[in-house]
Amino acid sequence: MPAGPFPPHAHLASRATLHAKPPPHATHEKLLLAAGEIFAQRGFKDATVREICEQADANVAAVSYHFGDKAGLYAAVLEYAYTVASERTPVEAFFAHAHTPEARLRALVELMFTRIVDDGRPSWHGVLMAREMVEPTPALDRIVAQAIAPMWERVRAIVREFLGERATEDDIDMCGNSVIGQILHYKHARPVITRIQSRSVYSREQVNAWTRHVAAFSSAGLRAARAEIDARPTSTTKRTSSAKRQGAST
Amino acid sequence: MPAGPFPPHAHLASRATLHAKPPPHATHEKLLLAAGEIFAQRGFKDATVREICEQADANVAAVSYHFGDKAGLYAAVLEYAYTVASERTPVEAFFAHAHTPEARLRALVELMFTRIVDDGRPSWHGVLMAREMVEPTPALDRIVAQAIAPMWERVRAIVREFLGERATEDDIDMCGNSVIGQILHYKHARPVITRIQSRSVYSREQVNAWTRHVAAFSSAGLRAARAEIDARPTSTTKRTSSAKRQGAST
DNA sequence: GCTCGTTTGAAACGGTCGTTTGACTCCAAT
DNA sequence: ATTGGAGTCAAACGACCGTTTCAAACGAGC
Repeated sequence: MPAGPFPPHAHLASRATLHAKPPPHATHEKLLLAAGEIFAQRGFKDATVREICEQADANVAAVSYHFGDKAGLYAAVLEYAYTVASERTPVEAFFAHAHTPEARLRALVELMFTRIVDDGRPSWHGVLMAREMVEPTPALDRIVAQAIAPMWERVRAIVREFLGERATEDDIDMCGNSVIGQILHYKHARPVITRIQSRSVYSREQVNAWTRHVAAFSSAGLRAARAEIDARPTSTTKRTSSAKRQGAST
Repeated sequence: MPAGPFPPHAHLASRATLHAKPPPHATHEKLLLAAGEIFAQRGFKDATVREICEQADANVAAVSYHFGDKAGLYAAVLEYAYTVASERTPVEAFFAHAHTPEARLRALVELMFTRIVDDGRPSWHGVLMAREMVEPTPALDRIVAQAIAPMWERVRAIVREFLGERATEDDIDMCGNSVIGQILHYKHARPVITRIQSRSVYSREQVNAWTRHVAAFSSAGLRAARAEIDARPTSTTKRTSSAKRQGAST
């Protein structure tokens, strides 16, 4: 246990019970910022509290005092990054003027690209989430419930618009995976992409080009998927296996 | 330095000079197999030589003796995994009966899915490569040159068939990214997919369904990309190539 | 000025990591 | 029988990790 009988990180247990005392102390916030940057760079396991505290001009004991332990600091960073990302990249702004399915798809692609390949500044929320996908920590369940699941429902809603009423849950999932898989690829495979595709520099203009491409590519894929779904024989009960005549257009 | 004056791992420097003496000793091979499995599970940094040696029924000093150090063992595992994967999943077999662009695309998707979500047995080559994409080690340059770049050229060749002569290098790269991004997503985002899409169990049948979907989705996306490319205004120099007025419906 | 809860600081603790040590076994060649 | 290199083993080394300790510094209320 830390020094004080009621250390600040005990607020994790009793959040809103105490009369509005979120600790806005300097060290607390400096640790949050430094930890966010280094966790995003190295991941939870490879990041060391010594490097975080060095960058925050704080003592190593400060992590234990303010956040309990390294995992508590990580959870606080995720919480902080989520609120910051929600404020800086509000979802409504991206979908405000999107009145057609194509426009909503385009807005979704742009939103995800913005959140994920946006470097610098306290915007490592997308980076931390992308890391959690690949090497999950015990905090993944909370992240999924808080951030990923709502976004995924939004993806599914847009995909459903394209696929129509006869689409199965598997159809929607696979098409949603195709859309966001294209986007996340630029994040996950970045070390390889920069080595193989020398023209890609992850600049603002390049990301805009990727956005246009992914939106157009996905739109065509979704329309083709709907055509195939509508061509399926209407069965009395639900059939998962596609044992039907594949009269492909080619 | 290890015990012997000419330890086995010196073969890294002088490969083919000595008259055909690859050490086929039991410990050497057991270490390779155990290390491949554990490196694929935990990644290079999180894998410990103690766990590897325990699984291989070998002493911790065996790593230093046979491979120099942990990085040398990792490099040997990559080399071994590459040859095993090339033998077990020969590229030619997948493209043998693919005589149309659609068939070649389908074969490519099937090949990559097979190599990447294929669990168990000494087939962790795709798993190790997927890991290197996300958290690269100093071995990434060699992997790119040896395995990824050739596969990427194959992807580009297939994409080029779809896009036609007027496609730019950026067109080909973006479309190639869209195809393999869909596939790799099922590998990279597996922890999230299994939590959100409860129907996905990564079974053989499920992977087959993903293969069919990604091939169809990509085929439609590529055809749409070609239509958009062909509808682009031709440059001032040359306009002979029959700019067919494809209905560029956006 | 004193008190007491809050926050910081240098140092150390216990643990795990990759790697090394040096004695040991085995076995083919002398 | 002896030699000497190849390979194995338990044990230890040094480095780094997260975390803890405890004294010192701080700052508002009396």
